[in-house]
Amino acid sequence: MGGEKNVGQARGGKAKAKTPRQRLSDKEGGSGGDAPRKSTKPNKERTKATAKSQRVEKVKVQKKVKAFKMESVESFDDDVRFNLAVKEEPEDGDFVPEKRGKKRKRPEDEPMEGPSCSSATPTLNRKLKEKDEADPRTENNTKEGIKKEKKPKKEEAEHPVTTKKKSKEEIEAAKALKIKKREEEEQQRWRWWEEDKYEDGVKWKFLEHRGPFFPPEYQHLPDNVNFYYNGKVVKLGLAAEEVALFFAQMLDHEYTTKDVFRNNFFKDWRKEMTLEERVLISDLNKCDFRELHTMHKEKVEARKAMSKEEKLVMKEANQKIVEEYGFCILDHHRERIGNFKIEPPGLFRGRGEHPKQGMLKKRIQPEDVIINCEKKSCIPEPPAGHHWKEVRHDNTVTWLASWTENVQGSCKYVMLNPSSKLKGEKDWEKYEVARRLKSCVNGIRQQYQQDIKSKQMEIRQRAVALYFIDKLALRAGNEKEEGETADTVGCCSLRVEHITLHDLLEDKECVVEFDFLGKDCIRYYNKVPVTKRVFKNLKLFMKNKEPGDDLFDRLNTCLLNKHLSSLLPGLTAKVFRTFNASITLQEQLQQLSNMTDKPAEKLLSYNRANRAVAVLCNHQRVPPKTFDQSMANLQSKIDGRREQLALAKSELKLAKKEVKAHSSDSKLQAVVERKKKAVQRCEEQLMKMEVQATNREENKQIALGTSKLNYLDPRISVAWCKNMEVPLDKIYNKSQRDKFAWAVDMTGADFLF
DNA sequence: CAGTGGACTTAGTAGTCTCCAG
DNA sequence: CTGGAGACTACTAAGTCCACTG
Repeated sequence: MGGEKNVGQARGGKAKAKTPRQRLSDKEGGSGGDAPRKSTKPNKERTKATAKSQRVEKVKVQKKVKAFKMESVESFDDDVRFNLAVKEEPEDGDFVPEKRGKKRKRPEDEPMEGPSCSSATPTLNRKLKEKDEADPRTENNTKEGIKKEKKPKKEEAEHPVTTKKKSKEEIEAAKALKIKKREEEEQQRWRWWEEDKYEDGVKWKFLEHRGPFFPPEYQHLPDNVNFYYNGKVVKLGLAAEEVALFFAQMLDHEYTTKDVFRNNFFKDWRKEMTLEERVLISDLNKCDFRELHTMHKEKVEARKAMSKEEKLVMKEANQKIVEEYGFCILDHHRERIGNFKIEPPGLFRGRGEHPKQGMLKKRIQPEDVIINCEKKSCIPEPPAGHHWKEVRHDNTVTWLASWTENVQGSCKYVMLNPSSKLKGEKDWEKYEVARRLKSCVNGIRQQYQQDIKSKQMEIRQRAVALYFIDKLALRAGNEKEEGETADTVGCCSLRVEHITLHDLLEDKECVVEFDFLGKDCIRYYNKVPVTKRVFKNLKLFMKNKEPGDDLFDRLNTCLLNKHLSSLLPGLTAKVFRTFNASITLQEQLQQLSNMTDKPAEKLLSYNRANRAVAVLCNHQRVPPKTFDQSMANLQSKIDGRREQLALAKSELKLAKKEVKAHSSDSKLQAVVERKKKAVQRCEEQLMKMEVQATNREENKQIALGTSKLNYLDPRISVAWCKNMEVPLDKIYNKSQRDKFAWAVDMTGADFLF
């Protein structure tokens, strides 16, 4: 069923159906992305066929290139005197400034506790217990912020007699408690950044955990809920029924109308059926899931309508699971696990035109799961009647459990929370590499400018690609297996059809128009003026190629990264994104913010700087469903204020007239003052709302979170907060502060990226 | 030495929670 | 007190990069 179709869908399909997201970005751009891909070859064979033919063609091209070079190399010569001694530049030395200061002795050097499973409680539980006793607020270790703040309110509710004054006191007390808690938490925090690093490759010396948490087993539908085939009730077996419910739950979603999705689903669903079911059910269009769908909707409604008490019970039950499964012991410290729950079964929802959308994501059994932990730790127990696929003791990796997912055949891992040492250390390292790049980026830039003139095609292509990666913060662009994923590209995998060259566009010379789908099928659309040399080279790279051919046919990420790491150890394509993002933030903050600004203005500047980075990195989002509505609401509010303002103004005028008439009346004078103030207030409020409106409009399609979390060196933000006397929690919420604890702790006002 | 897959980072969405204006 | 809007979290897909393999 339809399998063949899907293959075609992979690339060709892109032009047809558009995701809401694509549609969203269409309006800003030209029509370039919509042009159907005119590949001359059937898609499936394309990669390999073209790869080969390209190689043959390369020889041809090379010859042409040579000819081209002969005539054009001179015209490329440039003013810049290139400094080729990039590699020798020794500045990396300065860039390990905050070397771990005091070098505490790490507790791991002490003898490790032996296995204790057999005796009484497992070590993990015991340790957690100890912690609990020592720490009166553990109960909210996970939902800290929320619970903490909620608590005082709850208490308030319990004593409704309290007067206004008393509640004020209580609020004060709650505040004090909060501060105390925060301090305590701070004290308890593992300051791993003050410790020595382990030898190469070793990630931990002790690791103990409870294993992953499995979702509940499927329960049969109630008798009164029926599935119909061809108008007749059909009682499905457990397996087929479960999968049917997955589909029924999604009936409201656009997904279920797409052919690819439906075909994939139906094919996989039939595999779950018994023989009779399979014989009977041969056409998805004859299936009626409406009763299942209704039941599901009712369940969702019921959950929403639950009383406060019921919700609390649910919450506590969840909390218990988190307490039990959500933490591990890593080198004597209790660390939070990021994703301790096994992904429940369901229908695969890829992004964009994914050829595998709708396929069944199977239920993971303990028999599929590999456990990783310390040999001497208490090995997690598999659920009753089950066993693990394997128990491993590999301390060169950071995962606690892993399994292979059936749709794409890739590995899934249980790993630690971003606030953990393992993640934090890696993050810190990432920014240090980016800072090292800062110190030699000029040399590298000069070199690739030089390389653009190289006689070797691969070097030229590499140079132009690097130019894009550096200037536009494009992703590296690994090759992908065709038909396995949606058709998206990055820098190295750009195809001829993704760029359009304009000798002159909107008064600018040498403009390259990019239009392609990047990671997550987010459209990248940009018109960029480039140097003459880059422009000429692009023309050359595109010569004699089909729209579907690779732009950089001699280049891949592997080659590029090999070259980069020869310039600076640890340098890869993605470092440029990190570096450019962070340096942009720092520069923007410097430009936009002033010490004399009001707090709100400072925050606005920060958000603007953040936004500049998000735009650079092309971090988009779908505007909230309610966006237009809420915008309209705000607008009507603004209009209302305007009217109010006009009214206030005319009243002021009137009052002034009165004063003129009876000049000495002090009462009237006071009225004028009052009216004046009213006008002022009105004006201020109006302005505030207008700022809010522009701010919201500017943020409509831009997601700030991704860059904040992954690209901006937190030390820049911490230093800025210190300089500007802005409280850190205006910038970072609780989990962000936890993630960046290392930066918060080590950064002074004088930090420079 | 290309191809593959493992390990880890980066990504947007959906759902839930909180807060504040009316 | 309510509902709307925004903040925050959980989830999991989709990238990058590297080391291993045959």
